[in-house]
Amino acid sequence: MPSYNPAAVERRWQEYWLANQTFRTPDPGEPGTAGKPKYYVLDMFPYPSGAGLHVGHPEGYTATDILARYKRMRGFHVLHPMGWDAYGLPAEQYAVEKNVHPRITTQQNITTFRRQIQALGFSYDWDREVDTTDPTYFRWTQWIFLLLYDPWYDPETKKGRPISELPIPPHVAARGEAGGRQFRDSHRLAYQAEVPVNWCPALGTVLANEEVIDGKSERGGHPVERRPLRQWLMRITQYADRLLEDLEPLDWSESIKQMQRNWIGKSEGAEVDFTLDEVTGTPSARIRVYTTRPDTLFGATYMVLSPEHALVSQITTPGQRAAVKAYQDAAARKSDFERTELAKTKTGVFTGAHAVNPVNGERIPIWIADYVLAGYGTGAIMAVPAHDERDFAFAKQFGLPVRTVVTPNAEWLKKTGSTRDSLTEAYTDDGAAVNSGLLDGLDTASAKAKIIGWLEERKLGTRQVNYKLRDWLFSRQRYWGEPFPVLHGPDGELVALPTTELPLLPPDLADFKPTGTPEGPLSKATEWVNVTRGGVAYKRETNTMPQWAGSCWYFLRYIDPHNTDALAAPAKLKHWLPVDLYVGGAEHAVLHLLYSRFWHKVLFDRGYVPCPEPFQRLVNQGMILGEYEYHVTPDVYEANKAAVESRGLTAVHVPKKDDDKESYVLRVPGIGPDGQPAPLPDEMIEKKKGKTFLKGTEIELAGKADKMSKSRGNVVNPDDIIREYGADSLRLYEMFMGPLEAVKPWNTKSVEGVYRFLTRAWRLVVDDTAEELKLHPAVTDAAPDKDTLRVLHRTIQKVTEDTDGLRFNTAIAAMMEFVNHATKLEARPRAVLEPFVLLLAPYAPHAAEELWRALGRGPTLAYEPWPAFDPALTKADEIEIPVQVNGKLKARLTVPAEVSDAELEAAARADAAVQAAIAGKTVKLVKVVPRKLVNVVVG
RNA sequence: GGCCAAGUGGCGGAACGGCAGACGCACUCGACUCAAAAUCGAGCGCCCAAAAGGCGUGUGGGUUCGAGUCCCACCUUGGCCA
Repeated sequence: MPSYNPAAVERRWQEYWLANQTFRTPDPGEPGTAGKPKYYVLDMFPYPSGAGLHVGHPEGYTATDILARYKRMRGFHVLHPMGWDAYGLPAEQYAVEKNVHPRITTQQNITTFRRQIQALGFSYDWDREVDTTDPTYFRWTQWIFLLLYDPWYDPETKKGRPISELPIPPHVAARGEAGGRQFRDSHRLAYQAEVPVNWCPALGTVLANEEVIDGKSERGGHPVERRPLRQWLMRITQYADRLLEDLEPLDWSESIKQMQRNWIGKSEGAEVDFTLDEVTGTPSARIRVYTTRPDTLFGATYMVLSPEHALVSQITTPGQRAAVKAYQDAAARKSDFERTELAKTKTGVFTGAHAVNPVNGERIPIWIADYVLAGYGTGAIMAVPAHDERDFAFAKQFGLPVRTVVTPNAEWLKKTGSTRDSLTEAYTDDGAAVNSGLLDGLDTASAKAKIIGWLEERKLGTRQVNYKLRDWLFSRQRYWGEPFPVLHGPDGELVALPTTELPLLPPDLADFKPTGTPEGPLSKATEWVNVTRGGVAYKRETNTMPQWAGSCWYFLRYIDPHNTDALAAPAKLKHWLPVDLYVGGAEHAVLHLLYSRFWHKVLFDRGYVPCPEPFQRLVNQGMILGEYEYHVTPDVYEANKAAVESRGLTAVHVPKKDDDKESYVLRVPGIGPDGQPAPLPDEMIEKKKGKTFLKGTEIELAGKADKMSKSRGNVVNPDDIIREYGADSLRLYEMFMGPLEAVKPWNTKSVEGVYRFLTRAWRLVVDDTAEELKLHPAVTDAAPDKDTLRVLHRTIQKVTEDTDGLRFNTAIAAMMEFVNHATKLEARPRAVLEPFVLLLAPYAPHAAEELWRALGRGPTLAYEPWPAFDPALTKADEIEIPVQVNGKLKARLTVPAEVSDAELEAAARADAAVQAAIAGKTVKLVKVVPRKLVNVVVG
């Protein structure tokens, strides 16, 4: 093997690692684990799509692999697994279109993903691979569902407890068995309810709020409408406080924590009861509202109910009935997004009824309007137009009164052109209360506290904490998901399947098409659906679980993937949990992590896992954008077609998408890897007056890096990069691009840079003129010189510290500097080459293994001890000290490393350049930073 | 609109409050070669013919002996939420 040949080297070592089970993780207690600290390093497992791996996947995987390999060398007992999040819509959509069973496409996709991931040389323990669609896996997903179905949330102990421990109040018990059952069912963490859901006719399914973006389905962009349907929900809201509090000590980035906090959206306010005006004839009725600004109660000039509110039909006066009905029908057809976001002008209808404001007895009109949503708060609001933007807009639209009850500050009044009693817009900040009776003069916080006390004394309202987080809609009308392990009885009673009947396999359907009704495809399998037990006819649940279900707990299964008695053995869970490092894309920053944490807490409450939080440290890798490319606008392109073609360029049309305008990308055909078209090279670009042009023309270009997408034609396939440069180069490049968490554009040319580095490292050790793998003749057993030893120890220090801190880009830069130094040496001491190869190993494992072999070591370096550095050896004998005069650099002094402050000052004052700079001025201060810098301050 | 990041050469990016631009890409020149590629060596922020010098980390202010780094305001971009 004369010169560096990544294809051969990588094949050899991938085969070696698999054949020798180099990365098999022994269970705790097995030989070799005693006394080793554990380290669980986890990737967010991929959805194996038909498109195969893209270069974004290996970014996170390489980061975790480097850490896994590094920790092994540092003597840790490392768990580093991989698996497949394989249930989900795309496979089923494909099945519907091509009539191929999703199991088949899913398995094909998994095979492709596994091959691609293995080609990158990741040190996963493949014996622990999991697949969420495997019955031996989803058996336990169903088992956990039953565990979530069972408990109720006890607010006293703040825990999910067995339903058998739920106290049944006497008045419920009096209603007999059925009453008790209903009461219990209404307290379970997993429950059924009739809720307005996002029904997507095109997909034939209900979607979770988070799967609906701007009123359209996240997958496919189909329109979504609201419909009330029987659904499964998870009472995640009961865990909101714990999900919030337990976030604090986690080693996650502040921004991700903040996103979770925002999503949970805890707000403190009050529930206040408004009585209905007796004129409407229903004197006992009350309308309960939730408000975060009870201090503005005196400013409530009208009320608004959501069109779906239960009281609407009761209170509407005969004269308004027709208008109200028409409005309700129209609102039902709109999505929440259309109702709250798109609506530029507010709409609404007066019900004819009035309510009484409890704080001042004022009679105010009750309206319905679609900007109030049934699912938020109580579905009714008190409207304070002076201090709420939407209420203000509504009041202006319908000529309702606006009453200021919080004094705006003078600056705001000036800026908006308002006066205290005539606002041009809503004032939403804090301020002194006014026009508010007992609250007048109080600041906002005091006013809130006082009015809540006042309301509570009179039983008119209560302090109330509210969450933006909704209960989690947990059912889908699809085929390709886990079936619910429950039976519906003839009287609507629900029976959980005994765990001995798990896994409940889905029926083997030939027709996957959605029924187009809320009945999922499973309803077509009548033999499967209808079950007789003890002479009673039951029906199976025809909804399936959402894709989140399998991914909520997969990291637990890796710990004990073949266990048939439990989801994992308690002792093993205790050993490995929590996950020490979890790396994945920011797109999962909220939902996957929130759902997963929720399930984990339920499991924790019931004693199945040893810790309340699953992921101790979380890092989101930044997205890799496509290559920086040059676009022209359509009209420029049309006008200059000939000039573009005469230069042999291709122009690829990019349609308008989201905020990006339509454009054409210019590329040069045939010069990229694998003969792909490549972006314009610099020599074809010209800058004039700050604008960019195609050289020698007036064709203006806009340069930018976009997200990789098929439609833009800028997707980089890792297979191509591996074929051209090898997996080690791909790994190194992805880590060298910049900080792991940063968004960064791809640049294929730069891959060559790291490839050259590997080639140089190779030639440092290997005689590339020889036929066989042979040491370079310059490699010597002689001791390294002092300089080289210092470079080595500095490199060890830098690579060690940067690897620990996930600063892989600078660690690689340090290794490059080492190679640049070592290449210049006439004789290359083995004593520095060997530690260097070990430093390289986590980053470019195939090349490092082969170099280790060339050095006559072996059989593998995967468990060789990580090199240690000697701080004394990292120091130089002489150092260079900058000297500033008034903060400006004037001279550099070369002095002994152990120089004293006095010596430094004397040397600085003696320097000719310094003398010239301070000539004729008074030295006011000489600041000496020991062994670092001198600053002479003159006046 | 709110919250959170981030703005540094032609490009990706370095830089415990202490020499801005490490490392890499691109580019230029040179060596090797019949030639090219590869490789090796040198140069490479901007202004000035060069040196000397000056100017430089989005903009404006502030703190400090000293600010890319800390504080305030603003502008721009990205993300999340509304």
